[in-house]
Amino acid sequence: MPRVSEEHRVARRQQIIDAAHRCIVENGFHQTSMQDVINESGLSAGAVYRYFTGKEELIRAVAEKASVHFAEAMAKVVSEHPSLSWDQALARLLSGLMSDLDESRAGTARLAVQIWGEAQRDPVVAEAALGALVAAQRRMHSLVVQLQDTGRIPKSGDAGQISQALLSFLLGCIVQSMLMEDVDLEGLAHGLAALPSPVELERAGG
Amino acid sequence: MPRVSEEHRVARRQQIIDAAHRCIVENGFHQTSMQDVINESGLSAGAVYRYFTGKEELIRAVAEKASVHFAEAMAKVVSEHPSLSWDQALARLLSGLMSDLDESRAGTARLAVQIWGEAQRDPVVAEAALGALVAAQRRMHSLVVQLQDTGRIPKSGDAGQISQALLSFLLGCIVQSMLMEDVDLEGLAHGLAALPSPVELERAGG
Amino acid sequence: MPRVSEEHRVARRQQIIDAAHRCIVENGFHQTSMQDVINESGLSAGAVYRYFTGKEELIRAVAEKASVHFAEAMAKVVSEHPSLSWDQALARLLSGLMSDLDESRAGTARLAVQIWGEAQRDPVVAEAALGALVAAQRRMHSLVVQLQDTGRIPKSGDAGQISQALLSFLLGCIVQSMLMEDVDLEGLAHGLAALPSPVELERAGG
Amino acid sequence: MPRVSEEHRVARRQQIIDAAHRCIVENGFHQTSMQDVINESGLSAGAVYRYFTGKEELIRAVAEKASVHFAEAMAKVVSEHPSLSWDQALARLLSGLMSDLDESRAGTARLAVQIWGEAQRDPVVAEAALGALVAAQRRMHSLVVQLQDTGRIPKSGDAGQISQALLSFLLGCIVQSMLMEDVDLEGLAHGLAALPSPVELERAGG
DNA sequence: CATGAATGAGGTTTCATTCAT
DNA sequence: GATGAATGAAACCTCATTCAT
Repeated sequence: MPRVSEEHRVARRQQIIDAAHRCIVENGFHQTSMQDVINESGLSAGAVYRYFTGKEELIRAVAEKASVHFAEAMAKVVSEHPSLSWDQALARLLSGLMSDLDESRAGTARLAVQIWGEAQRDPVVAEAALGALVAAQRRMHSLVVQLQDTGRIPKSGDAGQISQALLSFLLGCIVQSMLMEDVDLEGLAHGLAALPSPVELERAGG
Repeated sequence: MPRVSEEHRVARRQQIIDAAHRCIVENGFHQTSMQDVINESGLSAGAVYRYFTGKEELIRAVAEKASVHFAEAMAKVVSEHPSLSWDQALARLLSGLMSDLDESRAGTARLAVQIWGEAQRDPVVAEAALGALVAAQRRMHSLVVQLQDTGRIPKSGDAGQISQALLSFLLGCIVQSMLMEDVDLEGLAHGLAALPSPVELERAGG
Repeated sequence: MPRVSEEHRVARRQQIIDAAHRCIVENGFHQTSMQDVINESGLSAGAVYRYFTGKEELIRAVAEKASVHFAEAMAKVVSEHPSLSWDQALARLLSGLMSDLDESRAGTARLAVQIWGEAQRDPVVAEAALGALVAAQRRMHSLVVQLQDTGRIPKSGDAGQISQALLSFLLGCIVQSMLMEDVDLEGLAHGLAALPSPVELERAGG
Repeated sequence: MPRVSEEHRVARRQQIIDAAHRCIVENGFHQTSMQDVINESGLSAGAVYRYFTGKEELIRAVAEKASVHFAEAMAKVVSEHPSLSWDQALARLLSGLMSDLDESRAGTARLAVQIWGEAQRDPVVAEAALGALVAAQRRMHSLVVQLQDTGRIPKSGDAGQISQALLSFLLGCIVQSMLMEDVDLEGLAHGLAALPSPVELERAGG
């Protein structure tokens, strides 16, 4: 199959990344052997090594793809619903992250945790993961500012800190949804919204 | 009467678990070889296999130890400061989790992420991780109820949902502190406290 | 009438052999991959396999080419200077072998050693190498006879044995020049000429 | 089999080196797979890799052992027969090198050529090979001086050049004996001794 | 009981060769 | 004819585990 289009090459790469993605969601980075990926992809060992120099590069490609996907999903969720109220926005963020991101919310969460684990060892994966987080935070920063500007939430809070706290909460939801079956995402959103705010605390004399 | 005393046995087990802990924090579960643990522990291969049937059992022991540690640290943090205000309690939870748990906050976060990754594959590890989360949530539930009872936060919110949201936030902080250098934990706490509450939102007409 | 002419075929073959030659001088037979040869030749894999059935045939072609080259260089050296004295002839043989054979003496010596190594395994390569040696010895035999006939060296020695000894000496020079930087070829020639001869030994009472 | 003596470790190493030696003589360095060595040694893969970090180290060990062996054999040959005449010494050197060195002269020559080939790529092997040559030359230098001092050969020749020429001759004999069946070593020695010397050449008017 | 040398299945990767385009 | 992507056997090496001493 010579004289192959750039298109074909990209498709093949994606085919391998997808196969690796499936394996890794199922078994984790280091429990997935190259043979697993080779079998899952339907290609031969040689073919896989034509597109990736080794397992490390393949892991990085999967991590980067997932990170980009995460950031894009976050952007989409945040931008597509400009007029939501605060708790609607929260709920949308959560359900969007968990289900829009991937057909199966489990897959997303599982892969995310794998990537974080790998980030401890591979700086390239760490950078990809961090990039996704930073992009996500920026989006949420915009959202918070927008909500503040339109009076839907008070302007007293620091948008940077709020958006980072929000990010932590979302990441934590990912972890929880991975460890527990049937996490009540809506309940989580309500729980977050029900947290006391400074204004209230002052009023309560806290 | 057992030979070298039960005490000795437990001490040896702990010695091995500690060695494994250090290796895993450094390199992750699957990049840590049994030889690494053997070297780090200062024992022989045979000795390690006398106390653990294999790598799986050792991983489980490390995960369980860490989970218990996590739950205990959480209990301590929550119970030791019964009269704190809401934002003091938040800040205390965060700093307590991150530094009391372990000499190095990095180590704690890294091991946690490793355990979550392993939980995807090993039900025993999953149960340990889940147990720690459930225990932590219970503690926070108590805290929330206590704060509500003493009027330090409003009683309108569902304590279960609030405590779970709080847990998500804390888990997310662990993830963030692992991926970013010098996460501003206090800023995160402020950010969370600055989130709008339902009362405010109603007032704002959201 | 053949398609692109026999001439073209031969030129292509030579192009590939030359590429392989360069690779092998650089990296040896078995450290040179077909891909190396393919890249060095500027052709495609398919093209190389159109001209050679496989690596073995290519190796044989390189070995045969080099062997023929060696024999021709020897012939040229021996025949071009019919009236040299013994030590002039010796020096001419050495320098001719080492520099006329190839632009770089290192390349010649390196390839020769590779061929000898391969001759242990491949009878075709062995035959090529042996053929070159036999041809070289025949040339030297003629030289020795010629020198004896013209009285430039004594007729007492057996021309066959002398020429074979001479060949051994030359082969050894190749090996030495490969292992040592800056071998003093002239010194070697002097050394050989300074070896005692039977006549002297008798005279010395040996 | 724990608590093993140093002796045992050295023996095991030697066992592996010997197995590798046999494989390499038979098939060359790069046609010998680690599996071949493993099978030939009667050990397991893990055992071999306990004693050698990889194929390269094993190749080096074989090359070094052979080089030391070569130098020792040369020393022995030269020193054991202090009162030989020139042509007796020559014949003794040749037959000693070829048969004393190894039970099979073929093996010695074949391995030598392999080492020279490998020396082109591995500096450690090159150093071992060069070391053996330098040691050999020193021995022959002593021999030449001794022969000159006792009047068995003329003092006119430069001992350094003579010994180096002698070395070249011997190396060439190794090559020839590898490429040709039944090389007449005695004939070669006669041939060398029959080469014209300067004295004769002058007399002949060359 | 402790030791650590030995095992060998299985992991990652390479590379000579083929064949659809 | 030419191309170069694809193949897959086989190479090198690791590592969890065992067991003779």
